[in-house]
Amino acid sequence: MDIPDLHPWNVTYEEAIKIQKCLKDKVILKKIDRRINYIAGLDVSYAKGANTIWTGVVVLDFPSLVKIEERWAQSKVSFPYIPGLLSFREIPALLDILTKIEVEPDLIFCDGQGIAHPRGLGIASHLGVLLRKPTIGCAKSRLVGEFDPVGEDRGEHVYLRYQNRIIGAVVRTRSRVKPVFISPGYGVVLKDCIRFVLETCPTYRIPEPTRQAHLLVNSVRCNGVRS
DNA sequence: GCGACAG
DNA sequence: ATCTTGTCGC
Repeated sequence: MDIPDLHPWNVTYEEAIKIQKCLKDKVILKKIDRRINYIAGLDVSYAKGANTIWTGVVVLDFPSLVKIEERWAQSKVSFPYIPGLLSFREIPALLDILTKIEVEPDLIFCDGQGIAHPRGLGIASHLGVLLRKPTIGCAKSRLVGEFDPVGEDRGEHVYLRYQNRIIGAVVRTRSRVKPVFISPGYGVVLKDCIRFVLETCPTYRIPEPTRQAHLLVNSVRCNGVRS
């Protein structure tokens, strides 16, 4: 994949926030018009106290969800985890493996928020702006926003609201299991985000692209290289 | 000052 | 995110 270098990553927290406020205006959301054949999922895994990070990407065929490619790498991180600045910790390492994939994904699932972020630029939106490619944020918990109780059946969802705006949805991907927090990253409207999440999430709580990436990075971190 | 706070 | 054992429910 072609990855333009839009800004530095070795920045102070204040500079990171400035960058987010600047890039926020570049986030465009639109209805998906062309066919989606390949969906990528990204995830990372850390060693307990060290600054070592394993990153992984899987590419699944859509809608069959058959895995057609996977890549992983090990690298070092310098930026700490700070709520609201996650992308400055994880994106540099993720860009490394994205350059290695051969099958160009039409859509990318990220582990974290899209626009459901204090400054409207969660990790999925940030990555989407950099790549100018459709991304969806699927987080396991809330960063910002308020929401009403969600129905217990799979597929039920409520909107996530923040400062009088709808920024995402709380979606029950599996009956009687804790819902996930979906928000548009880049290039996809919320309605399509919910649809793609449910269509890629037939059995488990986490959508298959992200779940497969999670299994990959945990496998290589704990058991070493797999076949 | 206090509480909240993606991964 | 990671560490960590058994346990409860579908």
